[in-house]
Amino acid sequence: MITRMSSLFLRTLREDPADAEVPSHKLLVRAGYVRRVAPGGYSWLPLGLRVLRKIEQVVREEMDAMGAQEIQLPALLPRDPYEATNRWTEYGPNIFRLKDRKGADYLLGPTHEEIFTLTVKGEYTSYKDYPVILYQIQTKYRDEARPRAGILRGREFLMKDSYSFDLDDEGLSQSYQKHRDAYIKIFDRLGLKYVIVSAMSGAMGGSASEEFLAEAETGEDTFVRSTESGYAANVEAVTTTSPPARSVDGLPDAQVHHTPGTPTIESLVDFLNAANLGRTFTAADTLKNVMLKVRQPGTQEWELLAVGLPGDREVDFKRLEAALDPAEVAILEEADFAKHPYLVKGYIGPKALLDNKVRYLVDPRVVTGTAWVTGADKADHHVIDLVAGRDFTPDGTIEAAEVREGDPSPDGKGTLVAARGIEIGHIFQLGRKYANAFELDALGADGKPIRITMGSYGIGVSRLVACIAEQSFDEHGLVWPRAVSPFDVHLVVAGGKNAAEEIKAGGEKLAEELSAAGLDVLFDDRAASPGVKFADAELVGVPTIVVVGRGLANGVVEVKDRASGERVEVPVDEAVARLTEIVRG
RNA sequence: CGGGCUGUAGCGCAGCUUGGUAGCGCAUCCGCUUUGGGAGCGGAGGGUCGCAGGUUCAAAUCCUGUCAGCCCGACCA
Repeated sequence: MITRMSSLFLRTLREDPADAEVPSHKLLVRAGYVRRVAPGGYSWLPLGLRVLRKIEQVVREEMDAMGAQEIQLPALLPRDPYEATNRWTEYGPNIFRLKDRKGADYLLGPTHEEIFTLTVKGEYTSYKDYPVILYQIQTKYRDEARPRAGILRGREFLMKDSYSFDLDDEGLSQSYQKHRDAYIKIFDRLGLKYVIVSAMSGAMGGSASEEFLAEAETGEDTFVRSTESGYAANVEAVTTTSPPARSVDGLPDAQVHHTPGTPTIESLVDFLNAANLGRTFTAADTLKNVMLKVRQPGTQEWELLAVGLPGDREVDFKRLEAALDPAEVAILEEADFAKHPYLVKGYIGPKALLDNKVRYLVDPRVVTGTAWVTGADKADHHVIDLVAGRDFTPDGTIEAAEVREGDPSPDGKGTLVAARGIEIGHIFQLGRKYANAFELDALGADGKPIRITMGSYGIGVSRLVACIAEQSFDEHGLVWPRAVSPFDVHLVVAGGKNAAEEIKAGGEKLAEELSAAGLDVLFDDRAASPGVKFADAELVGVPTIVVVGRGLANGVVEVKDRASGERVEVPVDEAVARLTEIVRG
């Protein structure tokens, strides 16, 4: 097929759009792939739509290959099913809601667990029907508080969502594994650099959940990976390695010291090191106790919680929240301190906490036999050599401390480094939440109903366009992997003045031949100057650029690899064979 | 929701302090020249200056209000 640039609906821009920050956004707009219509809403122009469709097709092929069946649900949905699962309320302002002429409530689907569940319930009744996996590739709507970065986070986006329905947990984990394998094939085919990280299972508890993150500096998600093993995890899901517990025998006794004016870790360490105690202290030798309050969902009561962690670590609020999920957490306010006089701000120690039955959780590094400098529950006093397991016994451990580069990897191999990523896929064992809500049962062989268990699995199809761009560009423009490029070759006619007609004719002929050989050709037959055409070709990012120009007089055309910049001259009569070989790999 | 910034031609911007005929670059159109790295010269079209109200003889410019957008954060996946 030949697409002529002289008539292609395309206008490239020489300058970056003012509202774009990230490379993919700038380039997709500049190269004429997408245009903004509303915040978080983009039109796909011919080039962009071709890339989107290619990605969609890769996803579809792998989903079909694993035995999933494609269906299509409406994006416009009635309120009732979402009321049944309480998500009409739980989703809050993130859902687009609207009313029909009769005043009935509707929503634009942000995800479709409810309707898929009802769809299966409507058709299947016997255990013989299961298992089944259904999917759709469909536009989703979420009223994001802040859409950003072009199509990376929009309010309307294309998503592949699939749902598995199984009779038992064993089946569910097989369906989950099938998806995991299919996702790996999909993202590999798309040429993405990505990691699979374990994600927090959240309120559902215990269910397996993993995220696929495309590596990108501009990503919104922070994850860590090991320098030596394949370990990778969301920061929220990283577990801290505990040192081995030690014997408390022979450790020096705890001693209370007068430490005036030392309410912060820094001032405390400075004071101790100036006090000639015969050793030096660092912030890591101190145990700081952060006061929080926790509220269980559905209750009004706040419960006190103290978290003890090494003084050189800050609390990572996201990790803290994830660790306490689904409970709500807040920092203790002045008024709360006032209510509990035994809490001496700046000098809180384990003793007062435990004596007053305050729940006390510590960082996993605080193991039996470790000695700490910590508050003595009296203004201007600290205790030195307070030994865990001897002088105090916490109620448990908690993952609340920040994760830092250089921390040991939880699998014991290597250390952790931080990286940024963009979520491109999420696989999740839902369990029976939705099946329970809609009473989705299969009639078993014994005549008794079997409650179905489900999984849900998403891929951000439109987001992938931006992710791939984000991983593959240079100073001149986009550089598409072959699997998603809008065209196989970009054929540029760069005529010299004396041979214009001959070169034009040569270009036309080559375009026809390439097309006849089954390649998709983007043919730059415009009257523009060569510089403009070369610059546009590089901006557009088709992986192979063919130039028909002055070399034609000697019977050669130039074939340029967009990614490496390498150019080779190829005899015209071998061009079709060579290019077919390059494109087909 | 909090903080910062911005609304002037299709795109990118100047003009606003100090009120007086709406500007520049890119893009577009016409002509001539040019033709392997975003060409040159000459000409042309295109703007309710976000919106509303106010001050003034006169408002893109000053005042009040309002709407919208972008970035950072919070939130979400």
